[in-house]
Order: sequence, then C-alpha cells, then structure tokens
Amino acid sequence: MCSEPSPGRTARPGRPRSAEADAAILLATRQALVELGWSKLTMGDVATRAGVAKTTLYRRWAGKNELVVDAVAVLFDELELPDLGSLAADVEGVVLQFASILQRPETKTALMAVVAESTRDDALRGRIRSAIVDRQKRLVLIGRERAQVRGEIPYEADAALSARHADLIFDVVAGAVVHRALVSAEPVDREWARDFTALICTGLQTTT
Amino acid sequence: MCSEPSPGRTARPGRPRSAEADAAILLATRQALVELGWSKLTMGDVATRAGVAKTTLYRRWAGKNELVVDAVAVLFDELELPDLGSLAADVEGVVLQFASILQRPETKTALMAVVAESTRDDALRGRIRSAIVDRQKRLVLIGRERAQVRGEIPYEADAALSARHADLIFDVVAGAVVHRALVSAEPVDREWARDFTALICTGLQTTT
DNA sequence: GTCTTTCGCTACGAGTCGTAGCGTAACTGG
DNA sequence: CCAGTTACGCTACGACTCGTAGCGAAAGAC
Repeated sequence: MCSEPSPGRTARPGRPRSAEADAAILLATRQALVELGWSKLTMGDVATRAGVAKTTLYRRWAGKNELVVDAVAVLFDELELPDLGSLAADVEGVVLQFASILQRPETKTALMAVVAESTRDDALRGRIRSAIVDRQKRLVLIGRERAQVRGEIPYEADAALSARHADLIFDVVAGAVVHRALVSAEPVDREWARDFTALICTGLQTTT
Repeated sequence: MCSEPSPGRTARPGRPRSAEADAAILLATRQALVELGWSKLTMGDVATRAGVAKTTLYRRWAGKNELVVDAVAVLFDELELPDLGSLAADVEGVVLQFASILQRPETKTALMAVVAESTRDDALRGRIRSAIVDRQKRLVLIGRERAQVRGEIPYEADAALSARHADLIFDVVAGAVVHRALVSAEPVDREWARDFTALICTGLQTTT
C-alpha cells in the first residue's frame, strides 16, 4: 500500500501538461473572439496566436464549443455582490454586474453562440451551466437571502417551492439583461437598471 | 411619361423569380435545422433538399444567416393574442405563445445562433428585428393597451417614457421566456407561466 | 536509464465556401 | 414574332477549415 503519493494529484507519470499553454490558449481565444467573432474564429488561428500546435488544442478540448466556454467562463469569476443595504439596490447591483460582463465583445459574440450549440449537445449544456450559469445564479441566491434577513421578502417554508421561485427570479433577471443587451442591442445602463428594478420589485400594476 | 404600368409591381422585364422555389427553400431550411441543427446545416444541403441549384440560394440570400432568419421568421406569423379578460391572463397568454414557438427544435437551434451572429453584423440585426422581434413586441403592446382600457394599469402622459417602459416590459417577458427555454433548458409550461405572471404583475415584495 | 505522456511539426482526405461560366428557360416590350 | 433581360440548373474551381495520423524530441516519474 501507500503506493500513491497523493490521490490523483500529479500522480501520473510522464510529462505534465503545460499550465502556461493553457493560459496562453484561453487568452488567445478571447483575443480572437474580439477580433474575429464566433463564426470566423478557427482552431488553427487560436493555436497560432497562442504559439502552440493545433494538435495540442485538440488534446485538451473536443472542439471550438468547449474551448470558447472555458475561455469565456473565467470572465464570470469576477462576479461579486457587495451588500448595498436594500433589495432594490441589490437587484440593481446584480443587473449591472451581469451587464458589465455581457457588454464585452468577447462575451457578446460567444455566449449566444454556445447556448445555441448547447440545444443539440447535452454535455455542452452541462459545461455552460457549471462554468457560467451557476456563477450568475449564485448572486441571485445571495440577494434573496439578504432580503429575507432584512425582512423585505418572506422566508418560504416549502423547499421545493422556494427553489422553483429562485429559478424563476433568475430566469427573469438574467433573461431580461441578456435580451436587452444582445437582442434589443441597447445599453444596460444605470437608468435601465433602475427602471427594471422598480418593475421587478413592485410589479406592473403599481408602476406608473 | 406613363411608361410604368404599375409602379414597381412586376414591371421588370425578364424571367421572374420562382415563388415555389422560395417556399421550397425555406421549408427545406427548416427541415434541415430540425435534423442537423445550426452548425451542421450547409447551403449545399439545403439546395439539394429543395431541389434547387446552390447558386439560386446565393442569388437570393447573402448567406446562411439571412436564409435562416427568413426561414424561421414565418413561424412567428402565427402570433396572436385573444383578449383573455385580464392583464394576468393576457401576460400568461403572451408567455405561452412565445413558448410554443421557442420549443420547436428549428427555432431552438436557430434563434440564438443568428442573434450571436448579429452582434457583429448590423444589417443582420435589423433583419432579425423586423422579421422576428417586432412581431413579438406587438403582442406586448396590445396587451398593455388592453390593460389600460380595463383600468388595470394607468395611461402614461409622456410618450417617450411610455415607449421606454414598453421596451423594458418586452425585454423582461421575452428575455425570461428565452432564458428559461434555452439557457435553463426547462419547459415553459402553464405552471411556470402562472408563476411568472404573478411575479411580473405584483412584484417581488408582495409575492410569497 | 526506462517508461510514459506531452509537445511541435508536417501532411493528409474530407468537406464547405462562395463564385464564375455556360447554355437554357421564362417573361416583357416593340 | 423577335430581341432584350433576367432567372435557372449545372459544373468546376481555388481557398479554406476540419480533425486525425505519424514522427522525433522534450519533460517528468520510477
């Protein structure tokens, strides 16, 4: 026994994969997305930009879809939500956080494309979910809990119903921001965020 | 003078374009979308399915993007909204109308893809707007006016503010449905539509 | 040193793109 | 009926991308 130095950690023999190559590839992918967009981005081009052989890309990613998801996912790491003191302020904060990432050219062109591909590829959908969607969703969950602590919205006894409601809120917030930014193609600025917050907090029938 | 028989109407000499070919191409495009999805759909394949030369496609559409927009756009023609008697019922109706189209495999795979392309192509964005987005938006405008007539929501004096608010509502409704159907990849059924309607009508702070 | 894995490089068949050129078909106006 | 004009089907083409295979060399584990 005791043949494994540490379970799974660098236990494999042979030359290890270059971490620098990984970083260079993902960076090159983002740069290529900005310059070329999704459709004109090619694996060969990314390899050249990264100073790496094309075969190296295919050893690590199955194709363009997976590569781009990973390349864009790191941009969502910066998502954080300081406590702004009220539900309305937190909603506005979430909206502006989403928007700040969605307005970058590399996410603009890549996000919808990989979502489109994911409609025919379950594995890709899972990758998007864990790498991007869940990180966004976390903000919504945090904001809701804060509002409950403040007493702005009630706690829910039924856990299943609570989860369903959280999913709903997330789809509304994320969907609205994405639709505004990419389909309507108009800016998600502070003014829009304020209007949206008013609508989502008090509803249609009380908004003037 | 009087050299034009009727202004622009079939006034041009030469062989007219075959309307049947148009219909066959758009139908073939939708079928190919269902079977192959967006990324594996090729112009040559569509031409073969439609029983048409590849060059004929390029004479009418600049490329895959424009072709698919037109092919999918006709699906949005069926959008209608019977008066269901209340704001809540109308919202639910709009949601289910959107969903019924978005759940079709050809729209699922195509819509996000062309939106992604449109982020780098202004002409394409305009085409999407007039062929698809505006048709959806109409339902929202109709629903709002009905609610105003019923007295459920107030009229707005400021026209600019009124338009801004309508845009907001549209992005929220359409965005939420799209996000639920394509990103979260879960069904937009009557239950979800009811939950969404409750949220959008009365707001977060009054929802249990 | 030996084993194992990764790396860069080259080369390849397969497939797609968008266009050009040709002869033919269809419709208009004199 | 006869030009003139436009659309059509067909073929062929160079350019490009794809994803893979094969090679020798490099890098770490034992």
